[in-house]
Amino acid sequence: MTDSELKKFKNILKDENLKMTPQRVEVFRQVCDSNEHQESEEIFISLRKRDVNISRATVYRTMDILYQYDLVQRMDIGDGKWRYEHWLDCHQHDHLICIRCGTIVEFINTQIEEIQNDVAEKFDYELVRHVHQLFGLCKQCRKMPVSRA
Amino acid sequence: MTDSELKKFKNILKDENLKMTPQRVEVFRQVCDSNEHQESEEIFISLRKRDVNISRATVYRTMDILYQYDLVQRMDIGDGKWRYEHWLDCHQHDHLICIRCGTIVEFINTQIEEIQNDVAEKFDYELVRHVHQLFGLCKQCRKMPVSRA
DNA sequence: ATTGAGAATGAGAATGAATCTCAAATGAGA
DNA sequence: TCTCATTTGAGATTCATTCTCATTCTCAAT
Repeated sequence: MTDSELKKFKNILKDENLKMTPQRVEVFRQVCDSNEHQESEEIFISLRKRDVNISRATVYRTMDILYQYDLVQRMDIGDGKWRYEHWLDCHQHDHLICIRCGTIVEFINTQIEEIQNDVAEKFDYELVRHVHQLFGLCKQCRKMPVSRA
Repeated sequence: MTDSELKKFKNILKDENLKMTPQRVEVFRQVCDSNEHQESEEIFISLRKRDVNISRATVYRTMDILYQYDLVQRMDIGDGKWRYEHWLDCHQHDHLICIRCGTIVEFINTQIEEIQNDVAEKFDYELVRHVHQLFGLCKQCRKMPVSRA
């Protein structure tokens, strides 16, 4: 987490009359300093490991704020849990997800963006956001034998 | 539900050593005879209204079977509930969803399909399935004033 | 048609992610 | 420093889904 990132967060809190608390800063730090797509529970565990005194409820509440003010992006790959990634520079990407090992790769394709706009226009929808996820088997997992429990 | 659809279902049950029960048939009928994207609870309610004796658990269990054997498609628009649609003829479409009224429109775009394949190939993933959802405001909802609770 | 073994069902309990409640603690402007 | 609205933590609650297990049902073999 750089100073400017922290400053941005502080400014948002101030502008929205929200208080700066150690818990909020540490949650933001945890998201900024990871390039993973983390679940709330993982963020909670990581913070506890770092001896940050925080509760699950506060993690959830803070993630809501971060999402609301576009400091994080969140995704749902269909397992009922939100995954968060920081949203500081690299906007506008979609995901390629391995259905066996869970590895997530990001991709950007401007051509798809354009077609999406065309589709929305055709049906007279004002496009607000989209979800585009490709599920498959990564190279490593294709080689591996299927484990039988 | 046509006879051939029912036959297809019966054949799958037989092939998999699963039993034909009135509950399973009625769930399948409910999905076949609707063009909505129905939640399990909606399917349950509809069946009860039709005086079909069935429990939620059986609806859920049957949806799992139908999904597993490709008789239905399911989608998750991020609200924690699966929505099901029959998957009998019109394969391969994606969705355009109004974030205000929930209207779901289907679209097909072969160009996107091709690009998806290219992307998967580029990252050396074997593409298995994908989720592509466009969220926006439909024509009607754009005109409507935002309701304030 | 009857039987019996194993599969399916129903009712309600359990699960798990997320949200809510409320008393106690805390941030930040005066 | 004081004040007070905001935030926090712990645990309760919610809600979709899954699990449990006693009972019922299906269907192949008789």
